Amino acid sequence: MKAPAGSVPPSNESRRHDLVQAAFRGIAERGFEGLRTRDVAADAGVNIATLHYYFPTKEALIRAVIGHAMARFRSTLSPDGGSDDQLASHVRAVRTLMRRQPELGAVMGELALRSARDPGLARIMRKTNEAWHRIIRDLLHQAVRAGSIAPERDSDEAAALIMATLMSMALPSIPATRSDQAIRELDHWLRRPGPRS
Amino acid sequence: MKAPAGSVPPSNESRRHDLVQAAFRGIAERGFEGLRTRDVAADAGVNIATLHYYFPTKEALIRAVIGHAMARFRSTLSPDGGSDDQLASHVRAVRTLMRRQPELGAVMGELALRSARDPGLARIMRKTNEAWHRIIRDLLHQAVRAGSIAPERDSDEAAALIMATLMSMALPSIPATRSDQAIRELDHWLRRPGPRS
Amino acid sequence: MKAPAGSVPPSNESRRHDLVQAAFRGIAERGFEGLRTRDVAADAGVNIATLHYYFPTKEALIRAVIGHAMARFRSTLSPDGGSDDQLASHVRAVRTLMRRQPELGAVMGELALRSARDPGLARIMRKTNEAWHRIIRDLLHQAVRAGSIAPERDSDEAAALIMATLMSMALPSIPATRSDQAIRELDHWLRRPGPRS
Amino acid sequence: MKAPAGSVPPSNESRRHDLVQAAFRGIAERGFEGLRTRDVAADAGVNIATLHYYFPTKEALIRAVIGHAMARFRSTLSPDGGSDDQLASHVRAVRTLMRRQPELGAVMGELALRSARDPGLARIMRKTNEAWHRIIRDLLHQAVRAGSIAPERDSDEAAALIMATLMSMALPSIPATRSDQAIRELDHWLRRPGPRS
DNA sequence: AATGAATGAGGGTTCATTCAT
DNA sequence: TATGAATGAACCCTCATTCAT
Repeated sequence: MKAPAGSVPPSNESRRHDLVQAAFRGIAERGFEGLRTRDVAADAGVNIATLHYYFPTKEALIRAVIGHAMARFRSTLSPDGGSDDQLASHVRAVRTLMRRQPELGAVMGELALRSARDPGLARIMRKTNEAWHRIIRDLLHQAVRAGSIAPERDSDEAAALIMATLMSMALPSIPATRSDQAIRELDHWLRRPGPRS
Repeated sequence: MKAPAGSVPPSNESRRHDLVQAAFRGIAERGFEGLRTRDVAADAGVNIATLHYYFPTKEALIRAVIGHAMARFRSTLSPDGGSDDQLASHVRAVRTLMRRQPELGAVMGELALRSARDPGLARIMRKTNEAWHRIIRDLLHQAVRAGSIAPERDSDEAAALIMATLMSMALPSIPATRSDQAIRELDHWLRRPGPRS
Repeated sequence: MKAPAGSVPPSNESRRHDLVQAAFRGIAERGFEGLRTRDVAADAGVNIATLHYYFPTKEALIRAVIGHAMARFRSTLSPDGGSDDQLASHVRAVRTLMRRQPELGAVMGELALRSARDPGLARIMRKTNEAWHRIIRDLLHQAVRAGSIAPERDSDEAAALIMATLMSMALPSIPATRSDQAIRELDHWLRRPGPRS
Repeated sequence: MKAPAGSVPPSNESRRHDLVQAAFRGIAERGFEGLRTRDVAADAGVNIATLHYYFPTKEALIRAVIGHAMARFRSTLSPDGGSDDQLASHVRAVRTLMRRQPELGAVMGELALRSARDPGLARIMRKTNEAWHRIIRDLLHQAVRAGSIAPERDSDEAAALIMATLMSMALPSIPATRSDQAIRELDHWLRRPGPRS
């Protein structure tokens, strides 16, 4: 039951996770611009050389943070089943997530910006976004079938609007109050039985 | 006949502008993370010491870029008057601006993120956003009065939704196609005479 | 039944040798400049900590390599007796050794250079060189007695010339062809019965 | 009369030369193994950043040192004309050079070793060596024509022997006394009118 | 006898900034 | 106004070495 040797060096998964967590916080607080490996190591309570023992390069650490952030984010996307109106509950879940973990929002914003200059990251974000888009569209269809919202609109366009609104929460320049208002408006439109009913 | 900002000597205003422009491009292309004063100076065709002659510090240069970007951005916000449906035309104008000047979108995204760590910038963004919000809300009212959209909703909430959608265009992780879909959906909702009419 | 060097515990002699061998190869390929204990350990198939178990310090490992290299080198110097013209056969033997084990030549070059900054190594090299010098001088005398070369010259000077020529083969900047030419010339001079005979 | 701008940045040739000189000394004293840019900068009396102002990378500095060393070395090679026995005087000149500038010898040794791992340097050394070889061979021919040495031997082989002897002086493990003996022997052989006369 | 994990002390390089001209 | 030259402070990364197991 020995750990597999080779090109994936060390184990001690907890220390590894501490470092990723520290880097995550660093990015949330100071952005990629202000991310310093020494700070990360210090924040995780280890020597800078130890950081490089787990992550050969800063880039490798950042990749791990990206994986961590995306996982944390995706876990919210999956509709938790059950309710008759999963769409509304999904939107509320995202809002709650962003409210309760402002760091995650900040990091997602940083990742979004960085994806413009990082093809690998761009690919990841594209895939995640498309998956998210599909989920929302499916939830829309389901809500239409359940009769909780009006059937009239192109579901891709509606899904795009919902996603744009939700993602805008990753921009810290938009005050929480405004985000809530936007979501409330969205919610209202989605809820009503339909314009021409 | 513009007054020179701060205590900086009068100096050549055009050279100043070249530098701001170069820094603006730099931020658009490589983000704050990748902004190097030397690159800016080289891009403007001057020595690095010359840059510091005009802008004593990198921060000062960034302030100037912020001013430049905000001015460039605000000039789009002011409704160009006339038409019966200024709201729709405003939305379209913003989309067109972002499409035609992707640099401006990228920089606005960078500024939005940076505002989380830069109180001065946060204040500027807040003010601009509130002004923009008011403009949109007024356009909504006007559209209601003109009968082109339904009167039923809280105008602050509707304005917040519109702004969220528009601002989401500053996130490069959202493909242009999706942004267009979102805006089309928005447009559709805004255009129709009203849900229950 | 070799006694362990220094205060180091007895330990596995073969593992020890593997490490020395790996370090030897490392020096031959990348010089002292490029010698990394981690590479040595990896090359010997052991953990870096294991290397330090056998050799408390990098210096200690290097000492062992020096011993290894010198032993390997010296074993060629001892004239294999018999022949009437041992000097010529000795020269040929050295040339063959350098040709067949280019690593040994490279390491000897590295050691020669290092001896300028390493008094301990300098002493070793000096002793080896002097022993070698004596051997060659004796072979010269013997050849004179045997009548195979002319008696006329100062044997120390002739020995110095032979050694200089042989040692120059440790310099990789001299192409093998040139070394062969030099040795052929040497051989020729040594062989002939004497200038004025 | 402006200095040419572009990719060959700064001028101040004297500061540049100081740095090369300091690096040269560093290599002579501690070898490539012990060459530290910080030491070089300190030795030249400038900040480490200043060193990188003149040489973007350590490699670039080393290239410059190589150029410097080769130039200094080559200047000795060119026969100074005149005398009837230029060959002997050339050999003496090289010996004198090495004696008076032991640093140059040490650096040449370092370069010779390094050339095994540095193709660019290898090319330089090969060319220099071949040029030197040709010079010596020509001096041999000339000496034969002048009747000062015997005509009998293959001039390439004789030249190779002379060069090997001279280059062996770059190995610090050979004591000066031995080098002198070798050269004296060489000199003696070269001087005599010819073996069979 | 052996190793995974950790570290202190640098090592080369970069960057905003300054200064003399 | 403008610049070549210079610098202090960091930054990422490496390496020999150590320690607990």
